[in-house]
Formats: sequence, structure tokens, C-alpha cells
Amino acid sequence: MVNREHVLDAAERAIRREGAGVSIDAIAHEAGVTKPIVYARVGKRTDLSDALAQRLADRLIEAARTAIGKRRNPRTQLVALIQSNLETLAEHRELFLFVAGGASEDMPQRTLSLAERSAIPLAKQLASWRTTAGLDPSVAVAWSYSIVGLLNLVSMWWITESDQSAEQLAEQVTELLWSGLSGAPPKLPPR
Amino acid sequence: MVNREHVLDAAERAIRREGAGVSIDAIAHEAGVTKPIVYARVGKRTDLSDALAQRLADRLIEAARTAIGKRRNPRTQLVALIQSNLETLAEHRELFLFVAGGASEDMPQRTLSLAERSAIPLAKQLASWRTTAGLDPSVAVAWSYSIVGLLNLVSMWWITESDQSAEQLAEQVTELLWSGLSGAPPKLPPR
DNA sequence: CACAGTATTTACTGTCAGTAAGATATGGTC
DNA sequence: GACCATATCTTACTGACAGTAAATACTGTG
Repeated sequence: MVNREHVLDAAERAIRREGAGVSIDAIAHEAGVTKPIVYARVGKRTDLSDALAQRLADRLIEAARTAIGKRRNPRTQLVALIQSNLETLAEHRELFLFVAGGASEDMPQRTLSLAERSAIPLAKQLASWRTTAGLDPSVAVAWSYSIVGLLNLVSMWWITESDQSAEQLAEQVTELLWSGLSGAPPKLPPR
Repeated sequence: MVNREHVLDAAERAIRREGAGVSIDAIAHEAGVTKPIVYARVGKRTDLSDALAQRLADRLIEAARTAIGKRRNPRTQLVALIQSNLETLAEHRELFLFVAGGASEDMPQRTLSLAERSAIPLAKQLASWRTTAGLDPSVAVAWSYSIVGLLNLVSMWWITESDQSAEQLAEQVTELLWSGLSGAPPKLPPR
């Protein structure tokens, strides 16, 4: 039986093999069916992208949960979160590019699709932590999109252009997210 | 005379009118020429995207310079930088989507194209500030991509889904970038 | 005016997303 | 087992578009 999950699995394999520009025909072939079956199961290309974005977001969250799991120091937990994000996206490089890259039409839904599937759960956590800490939780959504956007671009850059280790990069990014810029400039001169 | 700049101007108008999915034919028509002229002047779609990414990055940098210009307090300067980024990208919404969205092939070059044209100049500044402050400048590149990624996604989200004011959002994001997360969680529980 | 060289357009190719219409299988009914 | 109804799959098509090659108009020069 060729159900929706089967097609999505095949799509992931096809993307891994042929890259983000893979055709629907290639995905159908990988699934052992023909194109209209793919359309019947998952809809058009943007729907496929959404479904795979959800899968990727789930993996990111699961990886983060596992990585954080044992740690107790909050800053160390942040390092682990960032590093797991880097490594998970590197592992699913082509899938990441597929869901992030989408077509020029139906932007910005493509870019936001993956982002909000990570950002919305993160926002819930952040809001809850801040409430517990007696802090204003209203920044949670903005901060979540901030963190997700940061992680997405840093990961993209690291995957393709940087050669430093995930550990070192995670430590650097943690330093920014944990302590902020306030320590850095004596005075920000005009650029 | 129909030179390269003329074609790029026309491309911007066509993108503003028809959105990020605009065809090369439409751009050629807007420029008052035919398609092969566009190809002769600017190359293929990815080259066009690169050229327009450079223009957009230049505008972002210029707007930031102007916004920062008068301020003297570093934190206030950061608020101004973020707000000018939000407003500039909102003003050039479709152009932003065009250069950010690219095709699924030649990813991740498309996403990185706009980003690095903003991040590389920013990294130079950051490195110089930190050196002046007696701090380690080696984080500059990673921090620049971090900040640019953060701004890109927050802007995308704000443009399409958020209804709060640019001022308020800029203040929230500044709080994160300036002071970091360290104040927030009493202890990060496992997610 | 003829001609060489260049700029420009027309017209084509190949690819691909998405779909409609036709073919084939499935299963129930007498 | 013959027949029909319904669901499922495939073939074959349409339309749009990126990119290019071949044909055409235009320019100055002897």
C-alpha cells in the first residue's frame, strides 16, 4: 500500500539523492508510483514542502530535547540546543534546503513554514519559563522567531561555508544569545 | 540606451508589481526590451537575484547608517538599527522575497547571497569594535551571520504575520540582542 | 550603394508543475 | 460466472517558463 507517509519517505530519499531541485516525477518514481498519486496523497509542491517542514521541525525539537536532557546548567543547555540544531540541519542538508528554499511564488509562506513550526513550540516554552521567573512573557514570540532565524542562517552558513567545529560555533553563538552585545562595544560608532 | 542598471531598475519595478514569481519576460517587457537583452545585460535568474541582493543590502546598510547617525547611546543605536531593518525590508517587501526566495536549485547560494552581503560588512564593524574594546574579535563573523539571520526572519515574520509596531518589536529584539537570555530562565528545564 | 559587423528580435527547445480523460482493477449482485 | 458500478491508477496532455540559437534589422564605412 502506498500511503501518504510512504510518499513522504520517498520524497525525502529523492531529495537526499537529487537535491532540493528534485522534480515531482522523480519523487513519484522513487515511491514506485506515478505523479498523480503523489498529488493525491500530499497535494502540490508547496503542500509537500509543508509536510516535510513539519517532519524536519519535529526532528529538530526531538534532537534538542535529547541534547538538553541530561544537562542541568542553563547555559550549557543552550550550547547543546544550538549544537544539536547545527548537526541536525547538517545531517538533513538537502531536506533543509528544500523546505527553506521553496519557489519564488508563495513566499514568504515557504520560509515561514519551517520557521514557525520550530518557533511556535519554542515560544510556548519561553513564555512559560519567563512567567515562572516572574518576567514579562510577551516577548516570547518575537524572541522565538529571533532565535529560530538566527539558528537557520547560522546553520546554512556553517553547512556551506564555514569550516570551524560545531562545538566552537555553538559556543560563540551561545555567548551572543546568553550575554548579548552589551559587553562588546565601548560605543557603537556610526557605520 | 538600455544598460545593465536600466534593466535592474525595470526588474525592481516588475517585481514590485507582479511579486517574487515574476517571469523574465515580464521584466524584459517592463524594460522595453526583449528577453535575450536581459540575459545579455545581467545573466540568468540567479545573477539577477545576486545583483538585486547587492542593491538591497546596500539600502539596508545605508538606512542603518542614517538611523544610527544621530544617536549616541549604543543600545539606542541598536534599536535604531533593528527598526530601520524592519522598515526597509517592509518597504521593499517583494524584492526581499525575490532575493530571499530564489529557486530550489542553487540553494543555498540564494539565501546566503543577501545574507552575506549584509553580514560581511557588519562583521568588519563588529571585529573592529571588539578589538578596540580589548575583546576577542574572532566571534565577529559568527555573530554577524547570527544577527543578520535573526533580522531576516523577524522581518519576514513581521511583514507578513505580526501586527505590532516596528518600535515595539525593535525594542523587544534589542532586549534579546543586548542583554541576552541569561536573565530569563531560573533554570532551563528539559523541553 | 554595397558590405561588414553588431545589436536585437523572433522562434525554438527542453523541462516541469499540475490535471483531465481514458484504462484497469475491485467488489457487489443476481 | 456474467454484468455493472465505483474507485484507483496511468497515460497523455496543457500551459508556463528559463534559456538559447538562428534569423533579421541596423549601423557606420569605403
